[in-house]
Amino acid sequence: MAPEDAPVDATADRTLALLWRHKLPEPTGSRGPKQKTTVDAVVASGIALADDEGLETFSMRKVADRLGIGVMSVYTYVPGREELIGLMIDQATGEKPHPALEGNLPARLEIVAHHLWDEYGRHPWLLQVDTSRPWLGPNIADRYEWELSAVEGSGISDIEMDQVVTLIAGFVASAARSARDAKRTAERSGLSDEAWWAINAPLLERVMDGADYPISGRVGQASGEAYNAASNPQLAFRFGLARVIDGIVSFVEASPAHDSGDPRSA
Amino acid sequence: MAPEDAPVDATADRTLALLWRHKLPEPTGSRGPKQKTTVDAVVASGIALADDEGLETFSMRKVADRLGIGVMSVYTYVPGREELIGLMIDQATGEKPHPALEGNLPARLEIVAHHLWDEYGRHPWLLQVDTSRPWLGPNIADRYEWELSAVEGSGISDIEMDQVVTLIAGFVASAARSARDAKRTAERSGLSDEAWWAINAPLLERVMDGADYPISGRVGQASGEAYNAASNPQLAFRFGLARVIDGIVSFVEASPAHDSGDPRSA
DNA sequence: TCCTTTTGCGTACAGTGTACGAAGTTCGGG
DNA sequence: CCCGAACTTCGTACACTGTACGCAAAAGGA
Repeated sequence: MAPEDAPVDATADRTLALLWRHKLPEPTGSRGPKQKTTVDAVVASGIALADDEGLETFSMRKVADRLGIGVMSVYTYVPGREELIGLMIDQATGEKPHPALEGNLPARLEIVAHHLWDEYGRHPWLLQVDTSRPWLGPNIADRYEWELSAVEGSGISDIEMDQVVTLIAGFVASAARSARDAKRTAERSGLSDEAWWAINAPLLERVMDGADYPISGRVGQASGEAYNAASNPQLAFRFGLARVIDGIVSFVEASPAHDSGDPRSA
Repeated sequence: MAPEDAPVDATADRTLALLWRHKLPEPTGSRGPKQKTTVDAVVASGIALADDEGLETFSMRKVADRLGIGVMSVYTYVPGREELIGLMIDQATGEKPHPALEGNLPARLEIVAHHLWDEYGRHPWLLQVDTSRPWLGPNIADRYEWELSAVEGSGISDIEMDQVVTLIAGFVASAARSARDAKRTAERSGLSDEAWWAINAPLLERVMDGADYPISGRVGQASGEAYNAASNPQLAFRFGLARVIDGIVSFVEASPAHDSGDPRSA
């Protein structure tokens, strides 16, 4: 009954409109001076910055500098930092088209996982966002639909489909995080894992004195010899993915509605 | 040959010494005034703060305030913010003793996973740290040894043991992240998922106009009806864990050195 | 007692996100 | 044609961050 009754969260509405901006009629109430740039350019600039530096040093001022505009001008395109990152996520998600999902269930899940893995490789900052839940933009929506289509018709329930997709996506994020961390540790310190260990070994050996860590000691040594590093993220990804897909496939096959082999239902 | 030849990274050495402080002889070159508090108190204060507020608003000044000391005094106990968080991680990791690992392999992996899950529940900020690799402290080392002991003797190689443990830990972190995000979304906006959807539905429906998302639409509706929310993190955890453990167990059973059932080797 | 070491901490600086308001630009309506 | 309304741009300002620096006070060893 109030004159304006449901602006529950104005910036949420505005952000949603920005996310879907390409499918929405332009507001075109343009009265003032022409805008120097566009929302797309701001988002692209943000992505470029995050690609270069990561999110910990990501700042609105740097985004503005890259565009050659003042800091506060950015706020005429985008409500704030958090929302900009939300737009960047959706944009990055839509960067590469989703590959066709062919073959049986494990093959399809492999395709999904590798697509996500590659995406994290291109945009490692996606792993740094600490957001409650990403904004529901068009590319996020397409992504979810695509992921679900990989398990569609396999005979499991809708809820189980969601859980399978969540499991795969979570696994890939986790593996990609390890990969990024390993890379960054090496780059930041300028030291290989081996060199780092050699330097800190005196103190650590004094303190861990041998007998207390029989298994870790053995396993750590094996890893070191096999990889010349503490871990091999690429292999860990492949290993983990194989196990996860295995677990999913045997669940699907044990499912009551499972119709003998073909991943597509009638 | 230089007077001081290997202070490759002085604060790294200092941090390592701080991590292992309880197993190291005290430096005791104490000449100045008595310290007002202790490293343990600083770390505990940091953990309390992070438990209360999370890491995004975590600040050295707040830690100092909780201790009733000046900001810069914190720096006489701890080299800096990042290192303090490293100490907090190790401390939190050692908070609860590791439960005994009994039963067969899947049972043991369940125990490990639930222990980690509970820990993330007590200290959600552990999921927010964006560190290259956690500092190798005593409790982190114990944790790794304990995790490995869950798969020790199952007949797989040392490297595979490491990969299995990495897989489990990564999965739990990923599931816990979903749980934390869901909780925070609900708390922050004060809206249930249902209410949020109801409010934003007009715009979203206008833009997603029905036919484009056949599977997501169906699945989303099923989730909504089953959970009254977009997802159920607890169930997703259980479902995913079952699949992951399944995949691991079948791998172990297919392993050439697998000796019929008993998870412990001679 | 005096000197050296160490703690505590006030101040300062470079950085952050963003609220506010002034100035300039464009268009619609009269 | 012209003027006011609407809009963009962006300088300034504020509250906040981590932490470098230096000074004062405290304590132990000589």
